[in-house]
Amino acid sequence: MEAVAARQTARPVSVLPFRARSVLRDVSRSAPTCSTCKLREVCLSVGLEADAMTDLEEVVTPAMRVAKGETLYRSGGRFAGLYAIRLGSFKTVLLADDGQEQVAGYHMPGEILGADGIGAGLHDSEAVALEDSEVCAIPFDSLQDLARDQQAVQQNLHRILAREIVRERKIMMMLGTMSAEQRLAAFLVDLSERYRARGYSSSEFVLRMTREEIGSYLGLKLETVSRLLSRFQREGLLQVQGRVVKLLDLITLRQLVEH
Amino acid sequence: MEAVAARQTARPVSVLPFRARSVLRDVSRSAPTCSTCKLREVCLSVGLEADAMTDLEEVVTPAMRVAKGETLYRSGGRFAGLYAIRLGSFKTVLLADDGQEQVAGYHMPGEILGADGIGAGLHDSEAVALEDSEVCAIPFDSLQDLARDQQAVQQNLHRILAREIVRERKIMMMLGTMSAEQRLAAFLVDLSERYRARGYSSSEFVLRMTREEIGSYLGLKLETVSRLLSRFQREGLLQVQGRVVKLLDLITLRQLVEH
DNA sequence: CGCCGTCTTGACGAATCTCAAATAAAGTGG
DNA sequence: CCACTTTATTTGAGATTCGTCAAGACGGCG
Repeated sequence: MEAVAARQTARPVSVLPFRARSVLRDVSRSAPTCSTCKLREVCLSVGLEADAMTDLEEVVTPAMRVAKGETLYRSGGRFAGLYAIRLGSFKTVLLADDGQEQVAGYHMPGEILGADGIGAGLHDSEAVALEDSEVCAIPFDSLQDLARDQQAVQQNLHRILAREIVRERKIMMMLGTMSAEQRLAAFLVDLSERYRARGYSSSEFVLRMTREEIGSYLGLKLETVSRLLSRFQREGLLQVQGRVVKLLDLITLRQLVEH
Repeated sequence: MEAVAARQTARPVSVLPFRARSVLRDVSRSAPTCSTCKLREVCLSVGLEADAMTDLEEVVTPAMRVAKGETLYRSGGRFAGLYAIRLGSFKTVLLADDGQEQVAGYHMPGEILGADGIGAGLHDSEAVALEDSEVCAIPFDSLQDLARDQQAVQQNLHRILAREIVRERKIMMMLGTMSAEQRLAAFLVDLSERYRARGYSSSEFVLRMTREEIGSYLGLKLETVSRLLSRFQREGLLQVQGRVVKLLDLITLRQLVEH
């Protein structure tokens, strides 16, 4: 529901950043480029020498704002390039022919979106901002050129694509083998670790998505998600207050995931 | 069960093809190289100019046999390169920490295996031959070098990685949103289309895997798979005789998948 | 303050799993 | 090639998990 509503009201941003950047507010003054970006240890720019970094900066557009609910690209839309999240968070959503939707992932700063379009030249998912966010856009043609010049860029690109493959496999495993309880625990532990890796609290954070969206990602109904959160709370594993969660017993949560 | 047994008895081939090829029988005499390979329209070599093709041939090892039940690489094993399937079929299997297994895919001639290792330098899945098969091995370092020289190779490599991402998303969608009936129908339709794309019958083929393996791939128990096959047969959608299936009503099967 | 989207909780039902047993098929050693 | 063993498949009955439907509470926003 929420997703559908967002899609209808959101102004389509789509591939525009590459051609008509004015649609998005350019915040380059307040947005340093790759070499000074706080995320350079996570992003496409990991481990680049100074010269490669300079080349990369010429290719990457400055940071652009994406308002909550806006889409970065749509399913079926032309693929132009990748997006690096600088700030905020996104969900990626798969759309089946019959209109069925499924959340394919939740994405945080430093992560790269849009790789699904490389194969066919069209995106097969859409990316929607879950809060006001900022991204850098990376035209893929230029990136490929750069990857041929700079081995380090090539490696980073390959790593990013391969990591996405591995990430999705973990989800497949979750959907294919885990109970509802395990899936929710895995989801919370995963968020916790990703927040920690970014220097945020690993035990207390805000869920940027609805129960329905969590359910969509986990292959569950929103009522099931809600019931499980209540139960985890009753069992002392966590505290929930709307979208604010406080993980009280990460050890047990982790054990739940194991078997 | 079956998978476990196979893993215990199979001779580990692992990354050996790159260093000690003698472990696998070299069948290069009977195995032509890329330019004359029947699969050059599907494989890494699509659309290459003559010179790029020659370069690629120098990098790719000649075809090697993999006996039924043998593994091409293991979870946690060192990543050395990609494998192109020339003949036969493979399953890829994910292994969780607690020993849980899940089949991540079934693979046919022309498909490329092993990309999951690029990110971490270690494979996160294993590939097992479902019948006597033949693969070409492609050392990844050389491939990366070649991709920097030859834009067409670079594009093919990116396409392969991106296609794997899209393939896995389809599976996520299947596991997350479909009923058991729909999953099995989707599985059969998918096999059918892939056989057709390779010039084989799209309506009659042999399942190379057990019911349990099918169930593992679909997130179902083997009994459920068996029951559904029986039901589809009762309803006239197909005929099953052990592992031989004959699809009688692809139209209805496709409709089942839709909703 | 009141509305609308979101969340919680309960009761019930359906889909799928579990356990069990019988049958069929495949592999093995003589 | 046969007899024997093992593995794979089918089918049934009952249990369990999760989904469905429904009602009410909560909470943010105009």
